[in-house]
Amino acid sequence: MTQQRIQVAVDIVVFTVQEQALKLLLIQRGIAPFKGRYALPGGFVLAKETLEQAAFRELFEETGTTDVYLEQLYTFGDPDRDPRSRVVTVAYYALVPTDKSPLLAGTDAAAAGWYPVLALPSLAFDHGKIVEYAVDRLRNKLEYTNVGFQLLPSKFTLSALQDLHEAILGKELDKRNFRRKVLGLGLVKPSKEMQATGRKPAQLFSFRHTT
Amino acid sequence: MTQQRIQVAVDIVVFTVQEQALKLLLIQRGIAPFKGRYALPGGFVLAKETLEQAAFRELFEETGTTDVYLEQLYTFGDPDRDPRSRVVTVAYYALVPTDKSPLLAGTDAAAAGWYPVLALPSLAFDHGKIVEYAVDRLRNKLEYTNVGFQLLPSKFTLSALQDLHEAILGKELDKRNFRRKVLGLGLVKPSKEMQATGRKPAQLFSFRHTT
DNA sequence: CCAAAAGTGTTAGGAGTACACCCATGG
DNA sequence: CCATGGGTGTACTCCTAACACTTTTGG
Repeated sequence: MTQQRIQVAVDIVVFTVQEQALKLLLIQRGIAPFKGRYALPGGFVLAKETLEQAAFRELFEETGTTDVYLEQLYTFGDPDRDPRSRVVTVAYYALVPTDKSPLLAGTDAAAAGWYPVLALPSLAFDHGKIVEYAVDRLRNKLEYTNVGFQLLPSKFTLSALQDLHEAILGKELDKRNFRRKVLGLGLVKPSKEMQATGRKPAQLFSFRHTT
Repeated sequence: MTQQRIQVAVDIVVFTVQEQALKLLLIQRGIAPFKGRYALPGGFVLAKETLEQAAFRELFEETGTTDVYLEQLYTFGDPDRDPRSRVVTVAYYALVPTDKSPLLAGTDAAAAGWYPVLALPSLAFDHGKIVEYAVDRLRNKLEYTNVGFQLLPSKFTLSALQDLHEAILGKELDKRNFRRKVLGLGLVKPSKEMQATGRKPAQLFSFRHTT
């Protein structure tokens, strides 16, 4: 019994934060099927690359950045998820820091953009399901790890970090409890610098690299 | 740029518990590469089945059981993980209840068997890595869900449940705290029956289905 | 009667949550 | 001087973890 041809792709849910909202990268499709609909960036895996390398490559082609956190999410392989042929896609999610979320002046610039997770257009293929899965994972991960830092510039205020958590979790957090917890975990270290953004200047912190 | 042929397989880490030890199903390979080495059950995905169906099918072919918990684990796709050709494998793990872990009188019976996780032989391909990943996941899952029940017969004593947890986590648990927690979570309901196994008879419980 | 597993409460420490006011600055 | 966001402490609850003895049965 020989195996029918199955193609292997990667799709990436690229998150960033802009204007206190969690957003992700979508590309408007220029060709059928789903012409004109929005889809996740992605593409086929090449012969000599790992799955992760394929994801990084696609990500770089779309955004120009390489400094991102990337993690495998789940593999979607229903026989009819792509109407053209059988495609199994390994989904990844990526976190790109606010100050590096590019404006995409590259190749497909016109067709690509950041869309707030809370107001997404309807997506091509099963990409809606993939996004849902990714948002869930990100929320869970945030509860018990430090992934959040991957979305901020290297120096940030605690208020910015809190805004980020609130944007991702979709709920408000108590300022004092949040600060105590973050500082108590020791994942963050204070810098001498201040940021004069609001009224009263705020202290800047940086992520303490522990590995 | 066309994509080179990539094959898609599923591999399954099938867990069970026998004699208070966590074990998994391995099959001794009859052909090269890795002839004579042990490997996880698995095989190629067919044209018209989902990934999960493929995993269930393979599992049934090896064990004859269908009454199992099955969950996707991770997808492994390094270009050289199979020396013959490029194979991307979607790994699943399965939990089969103690009283249903079959003795494998089927086709490849001679070559298949249950091996304790704590004393595994060296495995073919990257299956060692897959197993490691599966054990980690199972341990994590156990901490905050009820997967444990999937490994026990429908009626069980609390001591059996505790032994199971200890076998998976690899550490001893306090009896009183364990019982309080399990009962407090309300995931388990007492039955009227008693089991006369040890010295003093023990009360039997069953998993409370909540979905 | 003895070995072996079943069963049962209390206490102390840590984590999470709720809650309100003063401070520094720019306009 | 006032509006805006920055910054701080305390009390209560709940979960976790540590810890030892009595009960029931089979042999």
